[in-house]
Amino acid sequence: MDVDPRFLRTFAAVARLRSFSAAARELGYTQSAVSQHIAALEADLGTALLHRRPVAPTEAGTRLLEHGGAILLRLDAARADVMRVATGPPTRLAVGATPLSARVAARAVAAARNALPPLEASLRIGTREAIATAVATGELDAGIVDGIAAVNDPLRLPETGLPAAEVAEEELAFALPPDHPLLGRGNRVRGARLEDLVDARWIDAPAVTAPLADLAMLARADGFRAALVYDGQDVAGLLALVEAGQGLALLPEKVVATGVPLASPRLVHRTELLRGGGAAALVGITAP
Amino acid sequence: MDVDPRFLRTFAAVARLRSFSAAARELGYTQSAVSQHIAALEADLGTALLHRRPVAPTEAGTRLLEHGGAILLRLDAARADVMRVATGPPTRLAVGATPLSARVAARAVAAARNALPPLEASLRIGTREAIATAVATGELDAGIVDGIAAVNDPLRLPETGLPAAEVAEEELAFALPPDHPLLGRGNRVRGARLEDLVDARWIDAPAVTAPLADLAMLARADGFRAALVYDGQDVAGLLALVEAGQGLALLPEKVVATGVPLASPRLVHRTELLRGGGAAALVGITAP
DNA sequence: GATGATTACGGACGCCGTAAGCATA
DNA sequence: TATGCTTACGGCGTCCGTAATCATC
Repeated sequence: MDVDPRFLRTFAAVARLRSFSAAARELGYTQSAVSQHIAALEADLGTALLHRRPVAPTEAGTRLLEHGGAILLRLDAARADVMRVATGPPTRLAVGATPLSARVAARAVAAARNALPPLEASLRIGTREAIATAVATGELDAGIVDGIAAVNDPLRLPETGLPAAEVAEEELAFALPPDHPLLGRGNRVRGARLEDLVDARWIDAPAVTAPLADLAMLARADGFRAALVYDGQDVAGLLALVEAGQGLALLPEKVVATGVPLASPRLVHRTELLRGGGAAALVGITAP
Repeated sequence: MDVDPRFLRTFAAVARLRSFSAAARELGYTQSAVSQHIAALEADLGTALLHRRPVAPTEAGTRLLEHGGAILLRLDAARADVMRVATGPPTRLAVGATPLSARVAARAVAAARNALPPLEASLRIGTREAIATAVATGELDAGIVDGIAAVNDPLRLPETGLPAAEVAEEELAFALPPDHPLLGRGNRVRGARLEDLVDARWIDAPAVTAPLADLAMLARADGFRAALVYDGQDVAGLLALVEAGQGLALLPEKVVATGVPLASPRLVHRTELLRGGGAAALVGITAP
């Protein structure tokens, strides 16, 4: 009567790989088993979930995928959460961080090692979503993530039931090439409004900072389009692109060399700590 | 290998009813089956989830319950969501609303019936959580809920993946008894700050407006304590209590007869529409 | 001793793999 | 024709109920 999570996993894999046989290989099933999983799901729900040849989700399938992802993530988070209270404090400290939070994270890891010497520590850099997911599933013990949000608003992260604590909120600024008109004398101090720059040449750097689509959400304005997508994970590369006149980006004021502050709306660069559990994760990781 | 959702349901029922046998009766299982469900879960996770005699969740069990509730809700939401796109527009229009949104909802239902005459319509009043849950599971087609939030912030609702649209944001005011000191001449216009009233005699009316605990969260202040809890669902009763000098409450300015506006922080009374799907739910339900 | 959770055991159903069938590029 | 999804079928594991056992009030 209830949808089996294993079927959901199979369905997700098939939809992602767009192939029954590839999903079977990945999951260690036979092609036949995968076919039966999908058939069972479709029979249970009374609707086709996938088009075949080529394999693609139907409208109903798309809906199920959205829910399914959240469900599977939360299922893993539940297991990890329960295991943590069961197994007691770990001997390892695996921390994740987004590029702009790497500094804070590194300092926190160092502090933790000083406090509890015999720790096998590691630091991993990744996107907000990847870090949050890994902390939820217990792959990491703690994570420090950042993004853009309204003042005092929490970051929008995948729902995992994890407690998130504010570490810092910092002013934002537009990183601009040195010859940008906005940098002309008068405007220097006053700052620019986000609405005025909707049609500017944006650099979308989803792995470094908030994806452009998120900005559009926060600004309640459509039309943000990326002139260039930067796939790197380092701020330096992004700033180099800006300096080379390839476009502009919205970043924490502290890392911006030449640019103007964000005047409105009141958005900030927010950093949050995701606590995975165990006492070790709590040590030494506080506001910078 | 994966936690079976049925086991999760059983576990939730046992924890709620604090009894294996009662849960068995409710779910249509035998006592034995329930025992085996719990045993399977505990074996899978490698930890005790329940204390027996008396039956109560362990620390690990408590964690599982939190996740489990979210998972089961989302599972039901997934089924309902898929079914909706499969079955096409319904002939029924079941709307839910919180007490303070009843007026808006009633008008919306009336408008919808005028637009699409042959509709079997219904309107149900309940708490935010109950309405949101019912919309997610397809029990209701749409819901109108309200609560207190920071400006432009969405309401905190159970995670269901439902789209929520803002219907209105209104000013808040403290409802006060006519002889309250704050109403003395001078203060009338200026309004009062939430921090100044932390120690006041609050009436907690969780079924009518936001629970006091939510207010504490939003104000980032502890210490709000209820002098009296009002369990009714109607605003009139709550206002009568205020007028009788039993305490104060924070309500939308429009329904407050005697009181002072909320000056700070910038909180508003927010109303949101939860769209359950089907075209019918979309008709006639817009901003008032 | 009664109520209520656990354990033992048998039957039934469901899931997976092998293998044959079938559709589409 | 080849690749890849579906269907048929048999074995095995899992889940549930009956019934006996054990523990606690």
